[in-house]
Amino acid sequence: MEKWFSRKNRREASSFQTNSTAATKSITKSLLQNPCLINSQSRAKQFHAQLLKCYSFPSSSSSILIIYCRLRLLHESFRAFSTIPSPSRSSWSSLISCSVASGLFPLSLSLFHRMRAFGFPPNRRLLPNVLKSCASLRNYKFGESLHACAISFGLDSDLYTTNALMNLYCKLGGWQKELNLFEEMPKTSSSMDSVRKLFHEMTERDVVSWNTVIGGNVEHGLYEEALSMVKEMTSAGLRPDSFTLSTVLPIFAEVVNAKKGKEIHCYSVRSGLDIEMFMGSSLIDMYAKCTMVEYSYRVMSRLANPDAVSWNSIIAASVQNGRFDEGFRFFREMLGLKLKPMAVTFSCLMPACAHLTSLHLGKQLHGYIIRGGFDGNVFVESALVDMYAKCGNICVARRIFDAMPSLDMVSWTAMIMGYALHGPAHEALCLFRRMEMENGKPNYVAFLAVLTACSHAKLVDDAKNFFDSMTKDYGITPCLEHYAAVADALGRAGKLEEAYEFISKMHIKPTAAVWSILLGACSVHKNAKLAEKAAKKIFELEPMDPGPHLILSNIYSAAGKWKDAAEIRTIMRRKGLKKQPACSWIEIKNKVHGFVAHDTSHPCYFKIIEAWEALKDQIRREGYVPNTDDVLHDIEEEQKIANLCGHSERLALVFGIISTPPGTTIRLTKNIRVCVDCHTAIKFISKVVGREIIVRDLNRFHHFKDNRCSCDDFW
DNA sequence: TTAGGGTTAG
Repeated sequence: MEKWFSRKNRREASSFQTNSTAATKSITKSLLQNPCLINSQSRAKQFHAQLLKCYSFPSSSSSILIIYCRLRLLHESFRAFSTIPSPSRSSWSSLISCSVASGLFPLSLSLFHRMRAFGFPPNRRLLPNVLKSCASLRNYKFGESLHACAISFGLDSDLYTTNALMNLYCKLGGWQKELNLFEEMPKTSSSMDSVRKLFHEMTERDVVSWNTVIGGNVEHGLYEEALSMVKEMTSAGLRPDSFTLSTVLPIFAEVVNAKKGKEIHCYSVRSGLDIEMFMGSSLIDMYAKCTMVEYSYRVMSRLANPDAVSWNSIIAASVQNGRFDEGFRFFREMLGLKLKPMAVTFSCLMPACAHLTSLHLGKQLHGYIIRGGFDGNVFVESALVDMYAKCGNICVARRIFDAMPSLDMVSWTAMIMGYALHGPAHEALCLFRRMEMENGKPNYVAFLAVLTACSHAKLVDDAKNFFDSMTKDYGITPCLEHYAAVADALGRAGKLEEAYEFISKMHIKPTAAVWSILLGACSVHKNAKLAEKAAKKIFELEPMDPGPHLILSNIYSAAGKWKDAAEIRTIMRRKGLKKQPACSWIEIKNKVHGFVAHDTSHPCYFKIIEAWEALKDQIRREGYVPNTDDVLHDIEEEQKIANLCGHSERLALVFGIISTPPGTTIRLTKNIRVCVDCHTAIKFISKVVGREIIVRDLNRFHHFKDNRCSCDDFW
């Protein structure tokens, strides 16, 4: 019988379709010799029951243990293991491998200790597994002791063990780097030296050995070395596989080199590796990081069965490239395929809500997050903090931040930037100092956040101190944005000459955006002379931008220099420059309503005008005097402002007031800065309608309440 | 024994 099914049909045998005890015994005996035939949980359990019927259990328990371990049924494996009176090294080894495969790394290490206490030496099958646990747990000390153990048992020349040792050193190098928060690690860190030494001493190397060292180099930022190793590997007669390619593709994503990335893509097509799942998501990510998201979409469309990572990659690719609608479309498609979203899915998608200022969408995703139990994930929670802050709900952002079990640099920065945008600068500064104490070395984004807070609050001395500390204490070279924030602080504080000096002495060439900060400050502080100097620099760098032309023209008008203002307008006409339309939007009953300046297309336009007329009378009685300084050049527009409510933020605001119940907080967004007159008008409106009004503009949030604004000294 | 996707800014 045994010979019969071995020869004829092994699969049939594993279904136990016989009632004969003798036959059952025979089949069972053969299955014990071929445990790979039992390939499902139910089959394993069925077999286990047969085994108990036919044999005295202890003698066969090692075999069922192997079957359960192979199927990664940890609970059943432990039960089987506990019935073995004297487990062999092989039984220990199976259980340890099963724990590692199940991701229970601490358990695997404790089992290894217990096995060693019984006097069993490690073998070439076991050690790579234990080394993997060490790498995952970042247990450097134990990893080193395992290396010594490998040497003492003569396993240091074993290919699998050496590959695992190299992997351990590659991973632990990164961890040591994290520990040395205040010290810059040398480019070729000691961990990579150990890896190189091991690699060079190897008598036999396989593709895994090469891939491991290439991956280590990539992890340590040694991109040139990684790429030259790929060439060396080919010269040594080994063909790069999908592991090699998906290891090096992130290099081209990082350095934004789509040309080289495409070469890898072509190679993968020629080698038939492009259909591999890991390759697909690496390619999607590489193209997205190189801002070639259309290629990401093409790669995705060619994947036969995209897995969860592919979906997350394409969602991330869309959101990172500002394709928010596509991001949500892929998310819905993913849900439609009954694929469960993961923590990564939400941390990819949440920034779309923040960018769209869509509190409604953000809250919906927050609901998913809570139901899915992802609210303990630091990436997801940081994205939530950022979303609530960007959507105008700084209090909820803070509540989530305070409840976070662990904080990383990004969570601190998101919260600090939230305060920087909303106004309470002292909160931002306070958090930054707490972060320095609790989290260690701030990065350049964290400095940008705290400098933004200083600039909005005109804290010139603090801005200068943080700026100096960045280089002096943390060795971070300031970039354009840091300079811009300090220049902004000086400009807002009216220290225009100092701002000009500061920009002129920058160690990198100031861009038009930096000079525009000074021009904006000159406009506020009515300094036409310096404005001319700043505008000249801008016109050299970006001659076709209408914005600076308009600002300079307005500065001239305000100073009574009508001839100069007219000349600028003539230049604009000659260059064909037109004012970019301002746009504001507001979310009412889960629908976004957009308004451009002088927009008459909204179905409620006449209701809006009627309501504005009534409001205008009320705020005038409260003391509002229209200020049209910034539109003197445009008579037609001035008339519109006087007679209607031409500015987009006013249209959106009045629509919000007439569409929501009294007392409701109104949140709206504008694509450029709120104009001076609207800012004043909204303050009065907040009082007469008794509402809190939150306006997000290009630079920051404005909280209006009872005729006051959070940035009252802003202008 | 090796590989892919994530949050802050721009």
